[in-house]
Amino acid sequence: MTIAGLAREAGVGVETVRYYQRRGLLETPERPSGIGRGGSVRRYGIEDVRRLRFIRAAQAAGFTLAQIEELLALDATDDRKRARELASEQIAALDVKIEGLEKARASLRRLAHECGSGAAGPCPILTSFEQSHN
Amino acid sequence: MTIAGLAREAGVGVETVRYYQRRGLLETPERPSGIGRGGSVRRYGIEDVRRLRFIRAAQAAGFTLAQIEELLALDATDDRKRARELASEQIAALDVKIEGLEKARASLRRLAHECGSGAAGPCPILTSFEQSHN
DNA sequence: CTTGACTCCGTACCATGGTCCGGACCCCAT
DNA sequence: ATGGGGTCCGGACCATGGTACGGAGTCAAG
Repeated sequence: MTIAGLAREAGVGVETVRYYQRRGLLETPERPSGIGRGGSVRRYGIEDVRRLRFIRAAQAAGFTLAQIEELLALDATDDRKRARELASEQIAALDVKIEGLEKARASLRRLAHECGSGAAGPCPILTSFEQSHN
Repeated sequence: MTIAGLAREAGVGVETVRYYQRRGLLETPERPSGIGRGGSVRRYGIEDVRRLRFIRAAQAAGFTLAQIEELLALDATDDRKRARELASEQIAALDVKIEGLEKARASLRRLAHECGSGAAGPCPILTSFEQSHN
C-alpha cells in the first residue's frame, strides 16, 4: 500500500498522513531496495492503518495530537500507571465536556421551542441561554 | 463598569473582549462626553455582560464565533425561522458530538479497566480504541 | 520509452481563537 | 501636578491542526 492507500483506508488526506509523520505520530517506513541514493516509494501495511485509525479515534475522544503522541509512546512501553492516569484524566475531561454539551443542547431545545411557539417578534436567543447559567 | 470589569464579570480577559469587539460580536460603546477629540473611557453595562456571557455559553455549545455572530444578529431581528434552523442544526451537531464523546469515553473506560487488571506488559491502548470502531 | 499519475520533501500558507506589545492617552489619589 | 494604573488601538505574534505548492524522482501501462 502506498501513502494514498493508507490515507484512503483511514479516511484522511495524504497531506494529513505526511503531517502526522512530521509530528512523529506515524513512522516513515524505509524506502525499499535503494540504499544510499535512488530507492523507490515507501510502503505501508495494516499496522499503519490501525495506528492511523487510532489517532483519529483518539482525536474524536478529545485528545490533542500531543497527548496522542504520548499514548502511542506508552503503547510501546509497559508504564501501565501512566496510561491509566492519562485515561482517567481524559475520562474526567470528557465527563465535563459531555455535561456542558448536554446543557447547551437543553438550552437550544428550549430556544427552538420558545422560538417555535406563537408570539411575534424576535426569538429570545440570549435569554434562552441565560437560563443555562444555573 | 470599564472593560476590565466587564471582562471580570464574564470570566474572560480584557484582550478577549477587545477581540470580540473587533470581530463585531460586541459593540464598542461611545466614549462619553468628549465628542470630536478627547473624550474619556468607554463604559459598559449589564447588557454587555449578558451578551458576553451568551457568547461564552454559545461557544461551549459548540457554535463558532461566526455562528454566534449570526445568532446575535438574529436576536435583533424577528426571523424566527432562521433562528429555529440554526438551533436545530446545532442540536443535531451536538447529538453527533455527544454520541462520539460517549463512545470515546466507553473506550477509555475499557482501556482503564484492561490496563488496571493484572497482566504485565504494555496496556492495549490501540486495541482498546479499535473496539470503538464498530 | 514516453506519458501520466503518484510519491517525496521542504516550505509556505490557511483558519480559528485568541494573546501580547508598545506608545499614547486618560483618570484618580495623593 | 504628578505618578501609577487602567484604557485605547493597531499590529504582531502564538498554538493547533492541517492544506497547498512546486520541483524532482519513480512507477506502471501502453
